[in-house]
Amino acid sequence: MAVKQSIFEIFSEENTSGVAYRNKAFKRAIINHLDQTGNSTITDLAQEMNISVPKITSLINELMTDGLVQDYGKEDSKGGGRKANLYGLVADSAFFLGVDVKQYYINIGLLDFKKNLVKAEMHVPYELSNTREAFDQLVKVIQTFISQLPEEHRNILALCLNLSGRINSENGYSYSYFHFHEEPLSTILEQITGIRTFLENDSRAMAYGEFHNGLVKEEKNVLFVNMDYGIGLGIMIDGKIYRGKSGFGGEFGHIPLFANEIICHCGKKGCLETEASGQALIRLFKEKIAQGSTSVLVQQNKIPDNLRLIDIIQAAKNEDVLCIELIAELGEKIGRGISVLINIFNPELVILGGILAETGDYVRLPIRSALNKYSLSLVNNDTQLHMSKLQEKAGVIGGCLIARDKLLSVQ
Amino acid sequence: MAVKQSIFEIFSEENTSGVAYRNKAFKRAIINHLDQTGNSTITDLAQEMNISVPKITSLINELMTDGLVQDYGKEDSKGGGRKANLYGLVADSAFFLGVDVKQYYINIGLLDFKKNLVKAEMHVPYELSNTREAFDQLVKVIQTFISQLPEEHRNILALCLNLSGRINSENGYSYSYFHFHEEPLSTILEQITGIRTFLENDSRAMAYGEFHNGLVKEEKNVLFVNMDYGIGLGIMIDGKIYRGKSGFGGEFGHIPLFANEIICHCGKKGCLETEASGQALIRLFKEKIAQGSTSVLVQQNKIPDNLRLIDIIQAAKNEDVLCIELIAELGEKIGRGISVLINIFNPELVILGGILAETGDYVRLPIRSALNKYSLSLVNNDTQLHMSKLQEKAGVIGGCLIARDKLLSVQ
DNA sequence: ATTTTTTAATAAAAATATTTACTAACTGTC
DNA sequence: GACAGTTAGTAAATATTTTTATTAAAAAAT
Repeated sequence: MAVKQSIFEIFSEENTSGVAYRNKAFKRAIINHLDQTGNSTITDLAQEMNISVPKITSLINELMTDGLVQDYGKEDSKGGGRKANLYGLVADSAFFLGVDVKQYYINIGLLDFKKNLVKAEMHVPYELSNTREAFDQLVKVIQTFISQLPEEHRNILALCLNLSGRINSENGYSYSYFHFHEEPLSTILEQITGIRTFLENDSRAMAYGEFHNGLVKEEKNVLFVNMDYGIGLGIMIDGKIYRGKSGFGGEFGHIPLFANEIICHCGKKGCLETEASGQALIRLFKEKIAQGSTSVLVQQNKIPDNLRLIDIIQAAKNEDVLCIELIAELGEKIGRGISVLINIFNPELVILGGILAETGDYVRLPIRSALNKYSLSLVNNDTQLHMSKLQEKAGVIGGCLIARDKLLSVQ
Repeated sequence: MAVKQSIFEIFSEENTSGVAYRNKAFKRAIINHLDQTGNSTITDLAQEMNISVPKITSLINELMTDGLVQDYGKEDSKGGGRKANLYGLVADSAFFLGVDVKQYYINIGLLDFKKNLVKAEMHVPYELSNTREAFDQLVKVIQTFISQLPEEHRNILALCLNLSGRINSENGYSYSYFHFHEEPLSTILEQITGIRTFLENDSRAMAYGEFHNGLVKEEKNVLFVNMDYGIGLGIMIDGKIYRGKSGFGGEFGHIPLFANEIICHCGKKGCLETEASGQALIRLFKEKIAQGSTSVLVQQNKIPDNLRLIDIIQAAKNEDVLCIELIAELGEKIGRGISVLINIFNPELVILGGILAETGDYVRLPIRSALNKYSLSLVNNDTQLHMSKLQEKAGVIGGCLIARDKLLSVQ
């Protein structure tokens, strides 16, 4: 595969200095520019990048022989003058894989070089646990997905695995899951799949997906709240993922916001997660039922020990009063947590995502009113609050984009 | 002044393109490099910057005729071979002014091009209020300071004014103080003083000072907690000041952490500042006295209506038990607030600064123990907690550095 | 003390990039 | 429909930058 070779040559920083080095940097910058502003003319590129037209021309020509860039024909008329050729990325020249592992299923998808989601398989059944069997099962899911791809979609340059918990995406170690080897998990997966592998925390990957392919337009400072069994936070600062010193940043679920006596699974008391997470929701629901409250779920005999979050969400969507009430309470509490974030970050946009976001206004309105109540109105007025646009696909797309952008050294 | 002319030419981005533009960028990069890693040889610069030796040579020569760079003689021996010349910045080639406005005094100082604090006047008496008189008074303080400088220190390229409250340092507007004109405050000051002027929030300026001239070595993600009458927060992310969308980021004092009924001056209830600020300290002290507690301050008849924070701090330093106790309680509460920050940011370093930091261990130890109690131990263990090294000079130095770095387009 | 090794600085040659000038291609107006 | 006005693309000339080779200077080894 000549194309694949060339691409790696461009994106590796080894064995080059001087002119060759600079040309590679220029090519990456061109790819980036085409990526972000769409197809461009040579004149545009020259102006934007402060390089002369002939130089850009020769770089573009090289990128075309590499198969990464393509001539998309003449520009639309925009006043007088000769029409310029538009150059843009070639969608099919490279692909990236995103693997989003949830508690009870996996979402997996493929992105092309132009950030189109080529294929996605959602809710592949899977049970996440920290065992070798679960890891083998995960590998099998990935391999099956790849094997079912048509030949022309198999030029996969990189993949990203999203896991919850402690992830150090710089060195590729996962501490909460699958930490069986000396080597980083990313290396292990790389050896098995033969594909360059990156790791990322699930909430951060979702934030990245929403940031680059969702509803974010101009904003640079964005918070993504992942409302699932736990409460995750993805922080985008200046257009980049914020990870903190060791990748533990965004432990929003464990800020001490309540004066309760519930021991969180992290060992502390008063964590946000003890009152305002999917887990807490299930606990509170069971408590209410025990106290004699009624719900559709009781009537349907759907309250076994392993009652799932999705059941409560479904019930709420079917107008079950108890579930709706509990979700509103949850929203109020999460809202108080988000107020803290808004005061500290003064973000342009807060995105509500995760499976609980599928309850729509049931959770959004209580959050909104809590924000008014608890955060500085000045700062609050500055901040937009939106529901995730990509919804359950955010993780997959985010993973693909992280794989892509890490390879292109954008991230 | 030939020097001044040249410097501005380098730092303005106007009227240039192509080669000239790139050379300016190169020169700035060289200045930056010399600034951060100290005096360097031409070979070093060439390698670091991926430019050829002759090119660096000619750029350095130009910078020397500009008066910004100087030949510092031969390098120390480091193995065999010919000794290389060391080139470095010229300290006296340019100066920057930092004006740090506090509630009851102003700190003002001058930094040279090599970041040495040439002169500083601390605690110039002043009463901050949002009036034209107070602004005129401020201008007078600045002008007096400048007029007392020796001739060779008057090449001031820029100044930065630190104010508390809402500051948009991008457009130079101050909303909390001196918002009398249509034009941004920075423009007004620029017209009066004839010096390029920048504005910054006081806590952010202190954070910047500590970051670049204090105890920060390698860390890139650092939080600075400014404990004064209010509680401020300076956030350094990836080595840069984080300001948020409109410059309101870091409103740490107003996160809703308490379930009390005290109305904060921001209008909300339960703000951190209502329980854990200098203001709160004074309130609590007066309450205790009213309840019959005793203190050195009472005996000394020092409790008028305008009891100041500095009195309580002094009393604590003189072993006044009540003041020490109250400061410990304050520390515990601030610690709970900082726990939130640590969980969210996973910072490498948290610096305690502001006037209350002068109480040393009296405030540090309760904070430390609160961190252990309230933040995830995993994340907490990752974080160093230190007292400010620059102490009361942090604001002045930070202001000077901001002026310098904004002008050099580093910030 | 002389030679060898190592590194810096400089000069000249080669490679590379930018300007400038020119031609091509298009729009709109008289 | 010719012509003026614009903008794109290309070729040649000019300018700049990098390479390579050479010389200079210092430390280590003989």
